[in-house]
Amino acid sequence: MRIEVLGKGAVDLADGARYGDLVEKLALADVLAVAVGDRILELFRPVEAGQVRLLTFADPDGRRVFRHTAAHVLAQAVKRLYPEAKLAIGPPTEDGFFYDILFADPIGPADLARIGEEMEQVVAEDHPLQRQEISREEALADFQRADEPFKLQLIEALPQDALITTYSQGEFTDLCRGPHLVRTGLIKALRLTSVAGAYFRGNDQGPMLQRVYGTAFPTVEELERHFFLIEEAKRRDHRRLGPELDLFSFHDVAPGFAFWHAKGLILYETLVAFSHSLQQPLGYQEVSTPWIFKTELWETSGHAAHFKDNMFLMEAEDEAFGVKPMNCPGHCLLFKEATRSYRELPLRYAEYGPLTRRERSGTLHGLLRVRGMHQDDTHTFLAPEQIEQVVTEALGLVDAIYQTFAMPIEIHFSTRPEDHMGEEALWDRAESALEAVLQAGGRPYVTDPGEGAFYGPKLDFVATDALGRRWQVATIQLDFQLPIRFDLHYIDREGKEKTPVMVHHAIMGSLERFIGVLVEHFAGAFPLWLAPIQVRVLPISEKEHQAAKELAATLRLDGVRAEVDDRNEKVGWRIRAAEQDKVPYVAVIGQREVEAKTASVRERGGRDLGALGHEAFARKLKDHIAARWPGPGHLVDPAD
RNA sequence: GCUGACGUAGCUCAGUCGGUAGAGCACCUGCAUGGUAAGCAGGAGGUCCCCGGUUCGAUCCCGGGCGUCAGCUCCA
Repeated sequence: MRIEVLGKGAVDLADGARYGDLVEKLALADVLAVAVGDRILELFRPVEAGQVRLLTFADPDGRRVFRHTAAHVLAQAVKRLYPEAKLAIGPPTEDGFFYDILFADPIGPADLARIGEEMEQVVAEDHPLQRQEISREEALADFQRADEPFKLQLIEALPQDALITTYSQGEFTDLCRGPHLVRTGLIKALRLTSVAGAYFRGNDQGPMLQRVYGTAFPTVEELERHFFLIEEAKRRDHRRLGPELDLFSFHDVAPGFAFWHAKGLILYETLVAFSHSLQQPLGYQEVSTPWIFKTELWETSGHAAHFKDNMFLMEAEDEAFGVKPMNCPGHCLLFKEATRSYRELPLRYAEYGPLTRRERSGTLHGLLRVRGMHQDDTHTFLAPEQIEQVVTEALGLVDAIYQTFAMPIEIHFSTRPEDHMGEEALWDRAESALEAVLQAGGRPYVTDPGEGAFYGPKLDFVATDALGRRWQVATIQLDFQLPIRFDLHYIDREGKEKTPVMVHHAIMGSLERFIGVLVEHFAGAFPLWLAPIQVRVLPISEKEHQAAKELAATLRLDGVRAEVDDRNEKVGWRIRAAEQDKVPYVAVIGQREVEAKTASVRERGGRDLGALGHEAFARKLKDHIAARWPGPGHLVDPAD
C-alpha cells in the first residue's frame, strides 16, 4: 500500500505494516507517534488510509504523547512502592505531567527521590507498551479487582457507547485512552518536581488527592535547559525584584493591595501616559467615576447576581454599598446623563482609576493577581454597524502596545458561559460579530467555548514574554446586555430611539499585572523610556560633586530622570550599585570631564560609550525616550 | 475558599533536643578622595507573625487566627 507522509512524499509499505515500519523505512529515529486526520496513533498501530503527519518531541502533540507515557511510568513506580495507593488521572501538561494519587499516608518531597529512582528503573527495563480494547463490563471487573475506585468512577462517567482502552507496560496496566510511546525506554531524562494537593475532578467536596508533578525529555540536555529556564524565572520573579528595585511592596494588613513606591509609580504613570497617547487620538475621553455605589446600581448592572462573590460589600447608615470591581456601570450612568445622538457615536470613555475585587485569598499572587488594581479601561457606546470599526481599532491598540515590548500575542475568542444573561439571539449576534472582525483581519485565533464574561463574548489576549511564558493580559469584550439593563438609548438618523452596543476593553489589562509581567519580561532592566532612573551621574571624588549636580539638573530640565550618586564610596562600588539597580546609563565625571565639559557614559551591561558633551548626551537621551527605544543600547551608533 | 508547607534583623538565611538569639549583605560612623561590578575599621539594629494553652520558664510543644508560598478552583 502507498501512504502519503506530510513533508516526505509517498511511501510504499507491505500490507499489514505498522506505523513503526513506516518510520523505520524513512530512517527517522526521533518520531514518537503519528497523526492521521485529527487522531494521534501509536507507532505500533496498523497503517490506515490517510495522510500521515510524523510527530516528534518538537511537536506539541508529540510532546504530550511522550509525557503521557512518563505519567504512566510514574504510576507504575508508585504502585511498586505503594501497592495500596489509588490512582486517579495522569495527563501531560504544558511542560511536564502529573498523576493524581491517593496515598494511604501522604508523601512528602523527600519521597519523590525514591519514586524517581524507581521510575528510572522502569525506564531501564524498557517495557513495550500494549493497547487493549475492552468492554465496559471487563473494564469495571478489571478495576474492581485492582481495587481502583477512581478508575471505576471514571469508567462509570464514560458514555455507554464509549470505546474503553487500557495500556499495559510490564506488570502495570492503566485505564487510558492513549496515545503512548511504544517503549518506556525512550524516556531518557525525567525528574519529579513537586507534590501538591488536588481534588478529584476539581471537586472541593470530594477527597483531596496528592498531585505528583514531574517532567520528561528525550535528552538530558533538554531537561537541563528546562530547569535552567525555571531558575531564570525565579531570578526574574517580580515579587523578589519589585521590592529589591524599590518599585512596590505588600503589607500583611492589606493582602492583595500593592504599595506603589516612587519608582514603581513612574512605571505606572509612564504606561498610563503611553496608553493615553494611543487612545486619545481615537477619541477616548478620560473620565473618573465614583468607586462606591449603592447596591441598587449593582442590581441594575447584574453584578449583584453574577459578581457579588468578587465584590467588597459594605454598609453605611443602614444602606448597602459595593466597591466597584469594574467601571462599566458608572460609564453607563455617564452615557445616560444626556439624550445622545447617533452623531456622538462611538462615544468613548477611558478610566484608569482604582478597581477592587474580592479575589479569594488563595488566588492572590504578587502583582499578577491582586484585589486592588488599575486598568487601562475603556467603554465605547456605539451603533451596531460600528462594531467592526471599534473592535478593529482596539486590535490596533493591542498591536501597538505589545509590539513596543516585543511580546508576541495570541488571540482567544471566548464564547458564552453557562452563567450568562440575556437572550440567546443577542449572544449569537455578538459572537458572530467578533468572529467576523477576526476573520476580516486574517488573524489566527483559538476559540475557548464557555469562557466569555456573563454579559458578552470576548477576545482575550495572551502575551509571550522573553522566557516564552504566556500571560493573560488584554481583553476586548462585546456587550449587548448592559445598554438594555441601563435602558440606554441614542436617537438615530430617522429620529428613532435605538439601543447602543458597548465594547469594553483593557489593552494592558490591569496595570498591576502588566507591570508584574514587564518586570519579569525585562528582568527588571527596563528600556530607557520606562526606567525609573534613566541616568545616574557619578562624580569620581568630592571635587566633582558640584559638576555632577549641574549635569543632573540639566538633564532633568530636559525631562530625563537623572540623579547623582555622591555616596562616600569608590567608583567601582557605585558602578556596581548602578548595575544592580539596573540604571540604563551611568555618567562618570572626573577632573578630565570637568575640564572638557563632558561625561564618560557607561551603558547598562558594561559597554563604554566614551566621553559625550552634555548637550549631545541630553539630546540623544531625549530622542530615545521619545521614540520609546527598546534599549539601552544604540544611544551612540558605532558610526557616530 | 479548599489542601499542604512556611513565618527569626531592611534582605537572604543559621540557631535554640524548652533556659528571651547569630552570620553575610544593606544601614550608620570614622579613616581612606577614589577612574567603570564589592577599600579598611568600628557601630547600631530583633514583640523570633498575633492571641490563647501546657510549663517554674515558650521563639521552640499544642490549639486558634492572620499572612506568605506551592497547588486546586477562579481570573485582568
